[in-house]
Formats: sequence, C-alpha cells, structure tokens
Amino acid sequence: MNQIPDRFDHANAASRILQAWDEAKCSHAEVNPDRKPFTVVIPPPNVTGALHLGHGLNNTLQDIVVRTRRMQGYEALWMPGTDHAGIATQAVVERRLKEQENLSRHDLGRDGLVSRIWDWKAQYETRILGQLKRMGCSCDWDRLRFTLDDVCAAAVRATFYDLFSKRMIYRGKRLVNWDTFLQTAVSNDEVENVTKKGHFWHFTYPVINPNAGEPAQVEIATTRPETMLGDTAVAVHPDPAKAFDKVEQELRSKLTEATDKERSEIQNQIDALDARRSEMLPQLEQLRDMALDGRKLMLPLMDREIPLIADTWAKPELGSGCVKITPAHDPNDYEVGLRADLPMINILNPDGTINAEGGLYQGLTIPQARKKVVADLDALGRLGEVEDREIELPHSDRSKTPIEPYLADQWFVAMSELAQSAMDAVQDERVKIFPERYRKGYLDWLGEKRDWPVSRQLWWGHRIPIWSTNGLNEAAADDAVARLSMMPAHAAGDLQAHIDNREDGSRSVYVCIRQEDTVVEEEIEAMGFVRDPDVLDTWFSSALWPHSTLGWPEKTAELEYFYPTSTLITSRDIITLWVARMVLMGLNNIGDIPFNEVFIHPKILDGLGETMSKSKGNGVDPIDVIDKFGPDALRFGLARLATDTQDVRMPVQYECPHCEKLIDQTKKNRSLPKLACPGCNQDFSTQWAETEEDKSLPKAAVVSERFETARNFVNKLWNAARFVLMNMEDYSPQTVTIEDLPLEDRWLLSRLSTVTQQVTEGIEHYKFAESTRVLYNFAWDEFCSFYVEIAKPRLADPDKRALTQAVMAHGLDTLLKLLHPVMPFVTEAIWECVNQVAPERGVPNPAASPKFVMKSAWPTAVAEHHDESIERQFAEFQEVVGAIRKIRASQNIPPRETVPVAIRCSDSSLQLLQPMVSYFASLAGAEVVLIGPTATAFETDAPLALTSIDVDVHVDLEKFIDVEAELARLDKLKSQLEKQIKGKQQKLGNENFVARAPADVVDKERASLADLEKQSESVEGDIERLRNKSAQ
RNA sequence: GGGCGGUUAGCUCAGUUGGUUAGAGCGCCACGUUGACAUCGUGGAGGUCGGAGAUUCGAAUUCUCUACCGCCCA
Repeated sequence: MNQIPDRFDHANAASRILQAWDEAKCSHAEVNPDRKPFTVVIPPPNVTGALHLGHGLNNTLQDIVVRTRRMQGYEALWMPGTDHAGIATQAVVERRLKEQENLSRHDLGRDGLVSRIWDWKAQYETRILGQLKRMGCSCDWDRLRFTLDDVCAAAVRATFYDLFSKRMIYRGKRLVNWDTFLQTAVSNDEVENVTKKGHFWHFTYPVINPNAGEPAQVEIATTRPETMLGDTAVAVHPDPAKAFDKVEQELRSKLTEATDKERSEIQNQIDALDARRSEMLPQLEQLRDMALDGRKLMLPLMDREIPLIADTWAKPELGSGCVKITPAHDPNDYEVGLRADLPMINILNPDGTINAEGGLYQGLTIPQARKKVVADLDALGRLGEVEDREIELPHSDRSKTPIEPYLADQWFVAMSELAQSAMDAVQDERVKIFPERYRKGYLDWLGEKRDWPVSRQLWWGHRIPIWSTNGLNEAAADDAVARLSMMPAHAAGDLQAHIDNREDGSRSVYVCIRQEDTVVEEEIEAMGFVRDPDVLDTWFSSALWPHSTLGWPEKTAELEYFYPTSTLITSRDIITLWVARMVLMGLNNIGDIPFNEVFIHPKILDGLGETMSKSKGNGVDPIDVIDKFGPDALRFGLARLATDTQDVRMPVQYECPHCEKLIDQTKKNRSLPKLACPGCNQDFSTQWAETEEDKSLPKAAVVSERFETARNFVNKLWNAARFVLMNMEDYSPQTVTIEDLPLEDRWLLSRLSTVTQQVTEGIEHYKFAESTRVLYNFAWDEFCSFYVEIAKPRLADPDKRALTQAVMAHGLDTLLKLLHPVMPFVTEAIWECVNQVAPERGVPNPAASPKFVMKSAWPTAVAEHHDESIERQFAEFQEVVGAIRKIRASQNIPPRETVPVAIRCSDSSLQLLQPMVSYFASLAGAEVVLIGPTATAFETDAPLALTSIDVDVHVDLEKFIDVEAELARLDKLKSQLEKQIKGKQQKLGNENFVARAPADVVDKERASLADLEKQSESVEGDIERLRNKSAQ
C-alpha cells in the first residue's frame, strides 16, 4: 500500500474512470417499470462556442442531483444535447467568414452558408461534449440531441402545424430593418452605422383650437422630414423640469471626474442647459399640460388630426423639446406608439417609394419625397431653421444603401391562452420554482401575454413550414383553398390552408405542411405557392426540449415513462425566454407540465463583479481549471459557492505558463495581448494575441485560485483513504453489535447518520452550498481530525484492531457515497482501492460492495445509529482536547513533549471521559493523571475552565513553565472575563430586562454571570500564586 | 421608470424561528515534518454586521427611509 502516491493524480484517474463508467454504461437510462424515473433535461448549451464557468456550475449542480437520485435507486436520465442558437451561431460563422475569407453569406448562398454552419456546429459540439464529459457529467450520451436534428425538427413541425391549425399562428406587423434595394429585412448585426452629413429641419404643426394663452403651433425638428407623412403624434416630456435636472446632474458628475481640458467644455454645456431651461421650461410645461388635457394638432400636408402626448422619449434638452412620432418608421417611435396605443401608418412600399398612405407624395422615392415635403412646408410657412448636422445613418452591409425601419409582416404566436396555462401551472404549484422569488418575474412577464414574434430573417434554423400566395382576390383565394383541400395530404390531416384578408383588401393564402414531404411541397409550389424564407426563433425549438428529446410527436415509451421531467436547473436570465415557454408548450403539446420543479442557480461573476465573457477576457474555461486543480475540485469549488441568494464572485488570475505564478486579472491587463510575468519576468500571451510574435509566446490559462480549497480537500480525502487502506491488509469482514461498540465508534455512526440526513435533505432542496459545507466539515474536522486520530492507537492494539477496521471501513464507505455526487472521480478511485482490500463491508452487517460507487446505494440515515447524547458527550471530549492544546500553545510546549493533565469534572462527564483518557496522548500530547470530581490543580498549574460543560482543565507546567507567557495568557483571560462580566452585569442591572425577558433567559444570564465571576476569581488566584512563586 | 437581489474579517462567503464572546476557507503571525496528508498540523491576531431611524428588555437577524453595486423588464 505504500506505493499509493500521497497526491491524487486526477488526470490519470479521471480518464481511466470515465472509460470504465462508459464501458459499464453507468449513466445510461432505460424505461424500467421496476424503478421510479428521475429525469433532467440539460439546458442545451449554444453551439456558438465553448462552455464557460457558468455552464460549469449549471452542469455540476445537475450532475449532483442526477447522481444522487441514481444512487437512491431511481432510473435517472440526464438528457444531453446542444442548441443551434440561431442568430448567435450564424453571426459567429459569418464573422469568421468575413475575417478569414472575406466572404459574405450572400457569396455562399443559403445552402452554402448553412453547410458551413453545420461544420462549425460539429466542431464546437465536439468540444462542448468533451468539456461536459471531462467534468464528469453523467448524461446519457446514447440519447444526445440537437435542437436542429431530425427528431427535434419533427417536433417543431408538428407544433407549428398544430398552432397554425388552431389559428394561433398569424401574420402581423413588426418593425424590422428594411433594405429597400434588396427588399428584404436584415438582422441587426448586418446593419452598420455610417456617419453622413445631413440636416436638422425645424418645422411647426398648428394646434387645433388652442385655449387662450396657449401657443398656436408646436415646433418639432427632424432629420427625416418625409417621415412626417406617417406621423401619428407629437410627444412632449411628462416632467420636463425633472428631465432637465437629470441631464444637469449627469453633466455635473461628469465634471467631477473630468480633466481640466474637458472641464470648460462641460461647464459650457451646463451653462447652455441652464439658459435653455429658463427659456423653455415654462413653455414645455405648458405643452405638457396641453397634452394631458387632450389637445390635438393638425398634421400639415396630410391634414390629419394627431394627438399631443406626454412621453419620456421627448428630450427637453434636444431640438425644440418636442418630437414627432412616426411609429411605423422609427424604432423609438415604435415603442412610443405601443405605449400610447397610436396608429402605425406605413408610408413605404417595399422598394422604398411612398405608398398610397403618402397621399400626393405616392410614388416618389424617399429623396424626392423629402425634397418636396420640405418645399411644401416652406410654402406653407411652416419651415423654420435648417441646421447642418452629422447624422448616424444605418446602412445595409450588403447593399450599402440606407436601411429604412419598416413595419413588416412577421409570424406571431398568439399567447393569451398559452400564457394563461403557464401562469396557472406555476400559480397552483404544479411547477414549483426555487428560490420562490423568481415566480414573480415569470408571472409578470407571462401576464403581459404579448404575442410572440417567431419569425427571424435568418438562414440557420427551422425554416417556417408555410407556403403562401399573395395579392389574390376573394374568388382566387377561395379557389386556391378549394384546390388545396382536394389534396390527399389535406385529407390525411397533414396540410392546412388559411385565407388572410390583408389591409389593402387583397387576400393571401397560407399553407402549412405538417411533415417534411417533398412531393406535397413540389405540388403546391407548382400551384404558385412560395415557401417563407424565414426561420423560427431559436426559442421555439428549445421550448419543446423536454418532450422533443423524448421523441414526441411519436408516442414513445420514453415519453410515457420519463415525462414530465423531475427538475430543471438553469440560470435566471432565461426564465421567461425559455422556462416559461417550455411550460406552455409542454401543456399545449402533451397536456402536462414539462417539469415538476425549477431551480434557479446564481451567476458567476469575476472579482470585479462583472459577468464573465470571452469578449471581456475574463472568461474561465472549466477545462483550464480541471487541468490545474482536477475535475472534483472544479465541481466541489462551484457547488460550495452555490447558495440561492448570492451571485458568486470569483476573482480571476492568469497562470504564468513558465513558472505557474498566478497573476490577478485587472481591467487593464485582461485586454492585453501579452503580459510579462512579475515572478519570472518572462512574457506570455493571452487570448488577444494577434501578431505572429505574440502568438508564438506560450499562452496563459485563465483560472481562479478559488479552487485551491477544494483541491486541498480532494487531497485530504485521498490521504485519509490512504491511511485506511494502509491499515487494512489483514481486514476480514465481521458483524458488529452496535451496543457493544466503544463511544468513539458510536459517535462516528451517529454523526454519519446525522450527516447523511443533512446532505440528503440539502441536495433534495437544492441547498448545494450547505450540503457541501456539511460534508467538508465532517470529513475534515471529524472523520480525519478525530476518528482517524483515535483509530491510530486502536489499530495498534491487536484486541481492538479488527473492530476498528470494520467501523473505519464503513465510515469511509459512507463518506465516499455521500461525496460521490459532488466529487465523482476521487471517490470512485478510492472505492476501487477499498474494494480490493475490503470488498465486503458495512455496519452492522457486512455485504459485498458494487464495482462502482456511482452505482452503489445512497446511504440512509439510520435512526438506531443516531444518538444525540453521544454526539453531545463527544463534543465535551473535543472541547477538553482543545483546552489542552490552547494551554500548550500559549506555553510553547514542544509537540513531542507529553504533559501531565488533571481534569476536574462531574461524575457524568467522568463516565464519558474515562474511556477516552488514552486518546489525549495522540490528540493533545497529554497524559491524564487525575480525572473526576476531586481532581485538583497542580503545584505549577495552567488552568482553563470550560464553564459550558462544567469542566476544569489543568496542565502541569512544572517542566515547562514559562512564567511570563503564562502570566500573559492569564492576564488576557482575565480581561476577557472582565469584559464579559461587565456586559452581563449591565444587562442584569437593567430592570426592563429582568422584568420583561422570559424567565429562562434571565436565569441563564444569572447562571452565566455567576460562572464567569467564579472563573475570574480563580484566574485571579492563579495569577496571584504564579507571581508569588516567581518572586521566590 | 418598474421589479428582484446584494452590502458581515484584507479577499470570497455562511449566519436556521431576534437571546451568552457573530463563524468558515484563503491570506497574515507564531510554533511544528521519523510512517495518511506541508495540497499538512496546532494555536493566534483580525469584523459590531453599508448609513439613518423605528419596534423590542434585547436586532447582523423585523419594519421604514437612504446610499452604493448587480441582474431582469420597460
């Protein structure tokens, strides 16, 4: 056994163990009527990139729960998979394409780009799965899914078809970035802002029937005059004074941090603002009052009445302080329009010319319309100042033409029923959310019942299964539907057609096809139907995850058995986007909730309190932590920080690749391409290295020393096990009688029972930090520091050896099981060794152990083993040990010296301490020469009174006395006592306290004061004696 | 602007129903290495619990206000 290394070689062990688990299919789950199912679906990580520490936490917690339940005898399925993450992934791939090959998506075409993204997916999925595996995640890898694979695609199609059939999918308007040249919507990241020279036109709108004293017109200013054709309101700030104050306050706070140079500039701005305020405030407040009073304006050129409204989008510090509102052609105005429930008038044709809504201006291009609008307003005398100004203008990356915000047709899912069903599920606690406070956000969000825009102008995703023809008249539409209804697919229930009456009076026909079917698709395309180019919002497929992964819409045995899943563990930023939608889709598709419980875990922040991300340079790769500290340390370290209130702050360091020194990350150094190590003075590179020179330097891993404690704990456990194994060569299993066991064994069994209960309850209630702490303290401070230390002399005693081995093996066995969900690798590695020397173990009756701790039975808290009084008694023993150690330390007595000790205690304590007397030698280097009610102080005595247990400890200092040190210790003790006595006296001197506090509290205080006074007297006596003695 | 959370030792965090001297790990100081472990052992120093007020005999703990930090929504 001596060849077992004294450090756990996690790298070697982990790969060996992973392979063994894999070969034994330890994490595979099957439909098994003999067991209860326990199911968790993984929040599928985006295939955008690699996992970070947040995923590390998320997956560690899931694995802890899953491993625990598996050991508890459930058929535990952890369903793994990844998410195609529509826009994020497409954007990443497109960016790379641009950087590396200078190609755009349009150069590759739809199929070309999608195939590139599949390549990317393959690469990153492999990497992600590798990360999960190395973390020890016990997913059922045979069941791996991807949100864009065939099984998920079938679920998406079936769901969409169902909603379409129920008329819950509809065509609606939404503001998008419109490229008038390509006549298509472009995504946000395809838009680049170009600064151009432009103008800021001021003009006025007349007020309809102003009251006396009110202005006859309102001035507004715009960079896009032609949009006034679509104006449906003019806004003024609801509290202009406050708005002015706020701007001024911001400027002033800027002033305090400004350099001298900037200062005069900012001061000028403040002065200008003040001047503006005194000039304009009364007028703006008057306008605000007019708005609240319902005053209307007449929109020139169009002769349309529009309201004056109060909205914070109007900025008193800018322009005229009033702003025209064109909801259909400006994102901010759109929001105002939603808030104020304004009409949204689209004045553009898809090609960028003015449509019929633009009246006389119909047919003009935007520049033409602009010119004419300005000229016509001028002719009406409504044109004021025209300022030259630089304007940020969004341009399409592709066509290089200006983007027009444009109210375009999009697909929506009607939410009112779906949202209500998901609210009900949480309100009546069919779905329980922990911590409970997250219910509110969930319910509030769903309560708005905003319809869900599900179409995305992307290529990567589930393409919307709708074909349409537009611009039909009523007869043509009816005819099309009639023809569609004759198709066999319609009769089979695989095809649905709806007629949509468009705003312009024309008809559109939409066809939805349930399954991918090229024959039907070609047939309807031949009829003139065109497939929608858009794809679905990525959350649409994620919303189906709990049932699509189990094979729905097929009625699989898995679905029957594993659904609804047991718990969902995720982070709070996707409660609405994902969790809520899974609930409503589960209810819609299956008629049952997707999971019984949801646990929301904290977020991982860096040392500066910022979220970790690759783009900030503070992202930590779990693999780097595993390489440095091991997978168990990563998991334990994360789990012990996972409380349910506090986000986790994790200071981050670079690890010098030359000398392994850890260098704290700062805001400054985390964005540098290379750094010099302050330890060895050598350069290393970071993720930002770009030049060949920098890239040739070795790269520093980004890690956190927060994992050191956990790594040390793994090592501690390893060494405790090593000790046990070293003393087991002659082990033979035996039945033990609990009642006959000595106190130390009873204590261990009782503690094991208590700890088992705490840990089990902790994990079942998602108290990961608490369970982890209980395990850490028990393993280190009780099992190692006391039980193993006590076992040493017992193992040396031939009469006691066998029994000690039996109990010790059992203790280690239980500890390994309890720790396994958190630290699977080291526990499995030890288990393997224990199985060699003690394959049969257990108290009271030994039994054969399974090959893997992973597949062993979770310990149960044994009521007969639990004994509160034994735990309390043992605590007395521990306290006495502590007292002796304190005295020794204060006297600087060398550890190898044995000191004589006298222990004054009650008879009942004597009963406990007497059998433990011999252990004071190994634990405190003490020989107990006197013990019991009559034990007295030594001639040269160092005393310590333990009032709470009514024990006095005396150490004989004859051989060791350091008078100065002892006097110092006693003086300190005395002043501490006096401080406490004073506090108590004050408390008891307070009549209110004595009169009003419960009697038992008062009595306790009195007794405690008496004790303290007694102690104080005795310490004074000791001091006196010592002084006299040293004076002699 | 609304909602939620946080603020406890140099750092990262615990603190159950209000009740003796507020805890842990890391870091720091002192001493210690012949057999489980220096990724260790023993002991020590260090905080009055963001601020103000209220309730109470008694508040880190309950309530109100406030400052700052973070997240979500708008």
